[in-house]
Amino acid sequence: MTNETRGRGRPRGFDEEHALEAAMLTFWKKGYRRTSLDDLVQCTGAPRASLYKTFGDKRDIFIASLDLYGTRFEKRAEAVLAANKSMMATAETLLTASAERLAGSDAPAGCLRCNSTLEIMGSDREIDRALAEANARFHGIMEKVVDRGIARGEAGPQQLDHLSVFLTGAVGGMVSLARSGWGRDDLLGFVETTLRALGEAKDR
Amino acid sequence: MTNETRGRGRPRGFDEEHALEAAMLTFWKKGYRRTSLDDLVQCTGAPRASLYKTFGDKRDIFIASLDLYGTRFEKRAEAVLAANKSMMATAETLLTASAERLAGSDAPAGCLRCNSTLEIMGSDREIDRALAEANARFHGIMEKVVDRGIARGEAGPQQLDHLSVFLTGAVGGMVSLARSGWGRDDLLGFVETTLRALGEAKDR
DNA sequence: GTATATATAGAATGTCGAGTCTAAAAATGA
DNA sequence: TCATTTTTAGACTCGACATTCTATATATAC
Repeated sequence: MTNETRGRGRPRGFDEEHALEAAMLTFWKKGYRRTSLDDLVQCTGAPRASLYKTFGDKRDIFIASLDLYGTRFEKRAEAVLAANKSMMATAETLLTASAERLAGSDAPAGCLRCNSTLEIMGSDREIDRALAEANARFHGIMEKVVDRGIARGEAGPQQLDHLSVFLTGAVGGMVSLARSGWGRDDLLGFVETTLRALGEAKDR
Repeated sequence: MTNETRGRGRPRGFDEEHALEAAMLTFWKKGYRRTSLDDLVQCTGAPRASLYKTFGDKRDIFIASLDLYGTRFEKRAEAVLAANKSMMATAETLLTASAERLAGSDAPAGCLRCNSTLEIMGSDREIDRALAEANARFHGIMEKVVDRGIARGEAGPQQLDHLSVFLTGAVGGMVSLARSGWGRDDLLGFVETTLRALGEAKDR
C-alpha cells in the first residue's frame, strides 16, 4: 500500500499513513461536510492532485479514515479482551476508557463513527455502506465482550443480542452526552449505571 | 408572533407556523448543512425574501426550528408527567415512546436535537448556544422524572444528577442505535435494560 | 382613486468548494 | 546527457449555495 519499490519518477513528498491519520483527525474534528479539500490538503501536507491520485475523492478519503478509526479502536479493544478478565471487568475497562477519552481534550470531540453516523447516514450510498460496516465492527467487539460473559456464566446465552446492543447504545449515549457538554464525572457516572444494568443481566 | 392585526400592505401568502414546522422537519430529515435555502423555500412554500424578512437567515430559521422541536417534546413530556405516575412508569412511557418514534417511519431519522448536536456543535457560537439550551431543556425534563422518583422514595436525593444524566444519555444512545440501523425490538430491549438500571437506583 | 405599506417573484451577486488540467520539477535508467 | 516516469504547484472550471436587490403585485387608509 505504501511506496512499494521506489521506481522511476519523482518520489512522494508525503507519507501515506501519516496523511491518512491527519485526514481522519480532521474529519473527526470538523465532520464530513465541513471538511473541505483545502482542509485535507493543509492537514495532510499532501498536494491536492496527489490526494486524488493516492486515495481517490473526498468520499474515498473519508471512508479510508473511518476504516483506520475502526481499526485503531479494534486494536485497543482486542488488547483489553486479551487480558482475559470477566465481562464486567472488560466492559468497565472499555467504557471507562471511552469516557476518559470523550472527556479529555487530546482527541477531537465525540467519536468519528458516531459523529458521522448522526451527521450523514442516509445521504450517500457508499458512505452509508461504510458507516454500516463501521457500526457493525464496533458492535462485533461488544458481542465479544458479552460472549465472554456468557462463557463465564455472567449472562445467559439468550442475552447476546440484548446486552451487546445495550453496550453499543451506551457508548453512543456517552458520545451524545459529551458532545452536549457533560464532563468527566458525569460520563463516569453514566458508565457506573450502565455497568450496574449489565451486572443484573444474569438475574433476568 | 403570527399576523397580528392585519395592517396595510399585501398580506402573506403563507402561514408562519406551518412554514416553521416544515422547515423543522427538513432540518431534521437532512441535517443543517445539507439543507439549502432552496429546500426551505420549497418545503415551506414561502418565498425566499419572505423567509429572510420573517425569520432571518438560515441559522435563525434553524434556531427557531430547534426551539419548536423542543417545545413539542416538552408538551408531550409534561402531559406524561401530569399523569402523576411513578418515576419508573413515567420513564418507561417516555423512553418507550422515543423508541417507537425512532423505529417508526413517520418522522425523519433520529432526533433533531441529537442529530444537530453531533453534526454541528462547536462550529458556530449562536448555534452552539441554541443547542446547549435545547439539550438543557431536555435534561430538565429528565430531572423532573427523577425528582418524581426522589419524592416517592424510588431514588435517593443525591441521585438527581446521576440518574437524570443517565436518562438523557440513554435517549442519545437510542438515537445513535436507530441511526445506525437497529430496529424496534432492539430499541425496546435497550429501554428495558435502561429501566432495569434505573430500578436499581434506590439500592445504591 | 391615490398614496402608502407590505409581500412576492425571481434575477443578480459573490463566495466557496470539489474535482480537473497543465506545465514544471525531480527522480531513474540508458 | 537525454528520454521516461511520476509527483507537484497551483491555476482553472463549474456548480451549489446564501444572501441581496429590483421590479411588481396586492392589500389598506383616506
